[in-house]
Amino acid sequence: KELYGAELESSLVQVHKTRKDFEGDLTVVVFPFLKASKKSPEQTAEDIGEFIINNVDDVVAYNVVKGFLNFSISTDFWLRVFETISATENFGFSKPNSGKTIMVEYSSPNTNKPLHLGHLRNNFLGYSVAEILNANGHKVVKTQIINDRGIHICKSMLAYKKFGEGDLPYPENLNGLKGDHLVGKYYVVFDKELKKEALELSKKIVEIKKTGIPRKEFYDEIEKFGFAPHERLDIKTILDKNLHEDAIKNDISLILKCKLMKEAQEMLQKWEEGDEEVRALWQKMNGWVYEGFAETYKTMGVDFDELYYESNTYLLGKDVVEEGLAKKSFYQKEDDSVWCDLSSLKMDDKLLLRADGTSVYMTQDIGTAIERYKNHPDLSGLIYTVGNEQNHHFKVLFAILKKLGYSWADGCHHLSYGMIELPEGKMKSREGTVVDADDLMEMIVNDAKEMTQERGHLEGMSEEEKSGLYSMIGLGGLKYFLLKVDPKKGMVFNPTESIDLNGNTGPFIQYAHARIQSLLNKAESLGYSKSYKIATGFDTSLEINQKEVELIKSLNDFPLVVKEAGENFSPAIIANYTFDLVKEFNHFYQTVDILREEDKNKLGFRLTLSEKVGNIIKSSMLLLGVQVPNKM
RNA sequence: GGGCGCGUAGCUCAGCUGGAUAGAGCACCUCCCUUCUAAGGAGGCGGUCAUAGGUUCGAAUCCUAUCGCGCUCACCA
Repeated sequence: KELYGAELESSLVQVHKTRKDFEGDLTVVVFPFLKASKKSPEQTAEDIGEFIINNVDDVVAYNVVKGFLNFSISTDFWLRVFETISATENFGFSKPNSGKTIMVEYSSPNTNKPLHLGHLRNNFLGYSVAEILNANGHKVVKTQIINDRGIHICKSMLAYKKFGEGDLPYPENLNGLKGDHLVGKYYVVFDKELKKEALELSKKIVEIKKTGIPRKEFYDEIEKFGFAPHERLDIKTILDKNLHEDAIKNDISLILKCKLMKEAQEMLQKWEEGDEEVRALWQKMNGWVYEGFAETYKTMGVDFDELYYESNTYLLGKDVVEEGLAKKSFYQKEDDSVWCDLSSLKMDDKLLLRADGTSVYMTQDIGTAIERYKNHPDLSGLIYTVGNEQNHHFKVLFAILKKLGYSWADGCHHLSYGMIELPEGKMKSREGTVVDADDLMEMIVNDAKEMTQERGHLEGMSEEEKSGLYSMIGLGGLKYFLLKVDPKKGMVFNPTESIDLNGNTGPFIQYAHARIQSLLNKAESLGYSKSYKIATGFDTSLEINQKEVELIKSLNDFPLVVKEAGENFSPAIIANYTFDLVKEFNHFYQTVDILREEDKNKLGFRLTLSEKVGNIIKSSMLLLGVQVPNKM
C-alpha cells in the first residue's frame, strides 16, 4: 500500500515457501502487482524487496529471479522459532479443547465372515482420522455398526446347522478355528452346497430337455428340488431361453429357487419372528465372531467407544419416514410405497418404505443417524468411513436428512476411500482372491521377524521385547503403506513391496526414530547430560547452517500439517510430511558430526534438535496408529 | 445411457486455492563405512503430467470435448 497506493487487494499477495533450488526462505510472486506498479516485473520486485528489507528486521536479504522475489529470513529468527519449539511440551500435539464432539464410524463388518484387506484400509483410516481430530482438540467418539442380522448370517447358520454340528471354535476346541473364521467357513460351505444343488438341478433340466419327458413327469422331477407348483413358470422361462448347459447352471433365478436358499430365507423369517432356536444359534455364532473380531482389532490396534448393532437399529427410521410423509416431505405411490423426491438435486427418487411397509437400507440409516444425534445432542460432526461404492448412497442419505429439516445434516461427512487392488487385479470373493486380515498381518509380522533377525542388533533384548518389535515393524509397515495414499484414490497393494523396509515405508521412519534415541543414549553415556542441551534459550550468535535451518522449518510445519490433515480427513498428509522430515533428518545426520562438536552450545543445540525431530516423528506416527520403537 | 471419481517416470505414489527447470520411493548404473544404527548418504538414467482445444503474463493444476479405467444409478445390505 505504501508503495503503490491502496488499490491493491490483499488477496493479490501470494507468499510461498522458496523452492529448494533457489536462495531464500519465502517467495513473493510479483506478477499481480504489475498493474499497480506500472513497471517491469524485475523492477517491481526490486522496489518491493528494497522496501521490505528496510522495514522488516528479520528479513536479511532478497534476490530477484524473473518475477519472483525471494526473501531470506535471519538465522536469528529461526533460532527463536526453535526456542519456542524446544520449550513447548509436545509441540504441535497439544490439544486446545475446541469444545466440539465428532463421531467417527469405521469398520462396520458383517458377522458372517472374517475381516479382509479392505477392512484394514477402512479401520486404519477411521482410527487415524479419529486420532488426528483428537489432536486438533475435538472430542471424538469412535463407533461402528455391526451388521449382525440378515440373509448373510442365516446362510452361515444354516450351513453350520446342517453340516457343522460339533465343530467348535478355538478356545472351546483347541484345534478349532478362530471364531470368525469358523463362521466364515460355513458361509463358504453354504455357497458350495447351493452351487452343488443348482448344478444337479440344471443337469436334470438339461437331461429332461434332451429326453423330452412328458410335462407332468418333468415337473414332478423338478419339484423334488423344492419347487412349488406356482414356480413352474420360472422353470419354463429358463427352458424357453434355450440356454447352453453352463448358462443354465449359473442362472441366478435358478439358484434363488433352490431348496437351500429357501431354507435360508425361512430362517431369516424365523429370526425376525423371534424364534427361540434360531435366535439361540444366532447368539452363539455371533458370539464366536465377536471373539474373533476382538482379537483382530487388538492386533490391528484399533478400538471403539460405542457399538451399534443392526439387529437393534434395523427397524429405526420407519417412524421418521411416516412423519415425513405426513409433513409432505415424502410422497406415496398408488401401491402405498413411500418415496423421497430428489429431482431438485438431479437425483432419482429414493424408495424409503416398500408397499408392504417394510423398510430398506436407507430407512435404517436415516433412523440410525437420528439415534446417534439423540444419544449425543452436542455432536457437531458425524463421519462415515465407508468405501466409495457407496458415494451415491451417502449423498442421498444426507440430502434426505436435510430435507427432513435436520440442520446437523451439514455436519455429516462420508469419508470415502478407494478399492484396493492386488498387482494381479481386483480381489473377488468368488475367486477366493480376497486377502484375509488375520493371515496378512501374521505373514507381515513374520517377514519383519526374519528381516530383523537377519540384520542383527537384537542383543540384550528379551524374547518379549523382540516379538513386540517384530509386530511394531510388520504392522507399522502395513498401516503406513495403506495410509500414505490419498484415501479417495484406489490403490494397488503389493504384499511383497509392503514388507520392503526401504523407501517411503513405516519401518524407514521407525528406524529414524530408533536411531535418534540411540544417538541421545550415546550422548548421555559419553557424559553429555541434559545440561548440554539448552533449556532456556539459544545464544543468538550461534551460527547454524542451512541443513539445520531446513530441519527447524520442517518441525515448525508440523502443527499446520496436523490441522490440514484434520480438515481433509487425510492421514496421507501426515505420512508424507513425516517421510520428508525423516529424509531431511537423514541428510542432516549424515553430514553433521553431532557428537564431535567442540562448541558445547552448538552441541547442545544439535542434540536438542535431534530430540525434537524424534518427538515429532513419534507424534506423527501415533496419529497414524503406528508405534515407534526406541531400539530396532 | 445419466451421475461421480480417477488417468503424472518401467512400477508405486506426491504435487492441484494457477507460478520458476514437474518431485519422491522402488528398480537399474557410479561412488561413499577408523566416528553416534549402511534399513543410510552423494550422483546418474528415466516425463508429450491420457488426448485435443480454450481461458492468460503464466496451466499437471481452471473450463470444454474426446478416449481409457473404476464405482454407481436395486422394493440387496
